Amino acid sequence: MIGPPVEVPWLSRRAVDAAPLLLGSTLQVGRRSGRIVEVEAYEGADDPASHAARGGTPRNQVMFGPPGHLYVYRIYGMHWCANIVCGIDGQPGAVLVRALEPLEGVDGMWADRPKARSEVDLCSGPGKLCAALGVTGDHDGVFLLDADGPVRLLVGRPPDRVASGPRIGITKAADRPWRFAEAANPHVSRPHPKPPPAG
DNA sequence: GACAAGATTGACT
DNA sequence: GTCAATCTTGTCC
Repeated sequence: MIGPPVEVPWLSRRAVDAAPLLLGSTLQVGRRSGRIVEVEAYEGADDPASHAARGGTPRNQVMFGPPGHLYVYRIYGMHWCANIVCGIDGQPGAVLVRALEPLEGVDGMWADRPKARSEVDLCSGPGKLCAALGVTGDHDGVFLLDADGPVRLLVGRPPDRVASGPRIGITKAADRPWRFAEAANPHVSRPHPKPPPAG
């Protein structure tokens, strides 16, 4: 799917550079929304852990398209994972949204995640937040900056303090510190990565 | 056509 | 902490 000719300069950069800038923005689906507090960067041929490492396939084609689109895939045959496509056009890249701080539509989130133990647990994981917001494969490829779109990204100010650390759940290139989270925010999916140096 | 692996979660010990 | 659930995708023959 090719999106409308809207420029998204803050996403037109390497995934590892765009990822921390997405912290603090809001992901909105219908009446449900959450503030992005944890992300991971996935790049192209130079990132063995990325779906785009071995070139384009029917599944990952959105990663090779223009920035600002949503890449949704199914993991372990059960859960959905949502990514925000970034990178310079032609160079694949995406930022996995790993955790949200619920803002609006919390009742609806509980309806779709009745087994959550607490409000913090509603969106504290990539599969959890997709279930809570209602994101599915039907949303793969949608443009996030379309005011009338089914899934929207509302750009916000990134936090002052961002913690970084290794990505979760991968076996390749597991040493790269490409996971980013808002420091001290309790809505993250796992224990906080290393905070930045004081100062 | 067959097979192994996977950017996870939830239940159980 | 350990482990099963569940099935699509990509690779190889």
